[in-house]
Amino acid sequence: MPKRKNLTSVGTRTRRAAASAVPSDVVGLNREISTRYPTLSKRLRQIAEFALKHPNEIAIESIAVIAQHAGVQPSALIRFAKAFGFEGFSDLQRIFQQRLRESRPSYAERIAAMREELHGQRDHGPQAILTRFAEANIAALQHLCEETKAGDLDRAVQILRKAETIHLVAQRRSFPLAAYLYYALSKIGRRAHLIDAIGGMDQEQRQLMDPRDALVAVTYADYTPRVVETVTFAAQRKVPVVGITDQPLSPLTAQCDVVFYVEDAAVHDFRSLGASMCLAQSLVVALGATG
Amino acid sequence: MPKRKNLTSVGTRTRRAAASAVPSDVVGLNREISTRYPTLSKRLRQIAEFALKHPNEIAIESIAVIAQHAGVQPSALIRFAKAFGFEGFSDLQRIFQQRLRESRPSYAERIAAMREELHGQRDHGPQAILTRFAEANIAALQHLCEETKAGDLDRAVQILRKAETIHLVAQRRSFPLAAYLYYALSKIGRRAHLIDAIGGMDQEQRQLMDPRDALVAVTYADYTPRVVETVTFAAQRKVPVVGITDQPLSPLTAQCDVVFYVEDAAVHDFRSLGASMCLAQSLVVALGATG
DNA sequence: AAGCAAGAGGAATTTTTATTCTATTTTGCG
DNA sequence: CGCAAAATAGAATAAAAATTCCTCTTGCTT
Repeated sequence: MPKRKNLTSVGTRTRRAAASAVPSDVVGLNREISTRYPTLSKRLRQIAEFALKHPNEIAIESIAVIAQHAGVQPSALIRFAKAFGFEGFSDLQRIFQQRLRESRPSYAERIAAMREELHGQRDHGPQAILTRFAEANIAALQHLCEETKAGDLDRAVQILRKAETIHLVAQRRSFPLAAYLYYALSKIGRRAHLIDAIGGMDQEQRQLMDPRDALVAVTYADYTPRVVETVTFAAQRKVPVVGITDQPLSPLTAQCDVVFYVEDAAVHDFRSLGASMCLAQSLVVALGATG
Repeated sequence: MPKRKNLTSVGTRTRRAAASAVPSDVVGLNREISTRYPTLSKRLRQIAEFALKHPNEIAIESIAVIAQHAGVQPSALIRFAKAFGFEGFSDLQRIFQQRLRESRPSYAERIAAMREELHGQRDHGPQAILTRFAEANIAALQHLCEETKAGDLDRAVQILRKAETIHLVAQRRSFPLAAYLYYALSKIGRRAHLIDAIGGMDQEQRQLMDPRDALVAVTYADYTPRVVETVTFAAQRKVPVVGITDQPLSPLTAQCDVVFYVEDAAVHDFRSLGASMCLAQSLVVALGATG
């Protein structure tokens, strides 16, 4: 093989090598793949995607197995490797293998190490903070599932389904939720109206609410007055209100037709929006699926 | 090979199988190796030590390379494998490979596994949707923790710490993230500027960026042009950029000083923002804690 | 629309790799 | 100390895998 291979492949290699060096680690290779992705042919793109998504598979399996999994011919994989300046697929594969050889700890060991790190509490590095937030969010999501009653969800969806326009109000920390709801509701074809108080015009924006509409209001301690006022205004006008807040003593409790209590994750006094987002999204998708 | 191998190896296998089952994972295999170590012959002990010490090598390399590294003959490795009840060395190798493949289960596979789990309830009601979203979000958060590199987080925090003003850009689905960052950064006392494109004035808003500042940009497929343009503009002006996007093929990859790849949870084509939010929040808190 | 170049598929070929076999050495035991 | 049984090394062989090469397709240009 060496004799013939050299004869045929040298041309290809040289052409590539002139453009840039052959990557020698996965990071560099991934960058190279990403960069050149737009210039690749259809089949090679398919392989590029697969490689970025399943690096382990590339490292471990044989060319035939990878080809089958990626839905391409074995020869296509070799063309791919050569396109990136390698002698053959095996050369490219070595790059991926190297990554695995270096990555010692197994998944379980890694998680254990993370907890170790966290329980020391001494580490305040970004990675530790991220892990902590993630864990807190996971707990919050589980809590959300357990606490949220199916009946409340059904009623909320029903209110939203009947609404001609869905008005949205949330301020400060919760504002991202209203923004997300606005986007998502519009995407499923519902008329949404974001009371964003832009230019201080929330009083005017409120006026657009009609009993045939609905309002979704989100507010957490310490209950932005503007939002509470909007809810009160809606309730007086007989506009159905779906509330999302943090606890039963919230001023929303009394005035809403349906209220959800969400305990979002908190670290260092910073409350997350993960669980709230999850609830909001579920409402929209449920609405989209049924109505 | 099959004909002869069966004839000769069956005896060996049977003998072993009677004592205990052939291990099917690395943990079990390691235990078995440790247990039987004292009863092994000299050369097989040598291999046992090597296997316990370099599992990755066993998984990846060819029999010849391993033999050389361990200082034994290739055939000794095969005898070793057979001594533990395997058909040949390749069988044993598969066990070690499995560990590497599973060490980082890909995000997609995990989601698939969850769907399996949830398929008990073919319910499409809001409650089922909520559960599904929550599960998907949990998986996304786990994935986030695993894939995010400490170095990237450190560098991102450093960039933000040095910045006089932190500019924020995100549109459409990602906009809630920018809104959240604006709130959170302001709360920890950092000067933040939200490029919200209000009144179509994003071109003017961009002009405020200075090399002493920093830009945080968020965009997911299909990569809102306005956001990408803003990033390009910032890169040209030498403004440090921290990017949050969904995959290496994103147009952000090339132009950012640090990029995070977040695979948010998705159900019914609706992508969540839970993982992205978690990352954003972690960055802010890390920034608040250190700088 | 026709011809051409680049790309893709798949069988054929070569190389690499795993496994077996046998001659030789080592080890344990009487 | 010598004999038998087990273990080992290394060449020989068989299997599997990677790679090449030729044909057919696709997309693009003139």
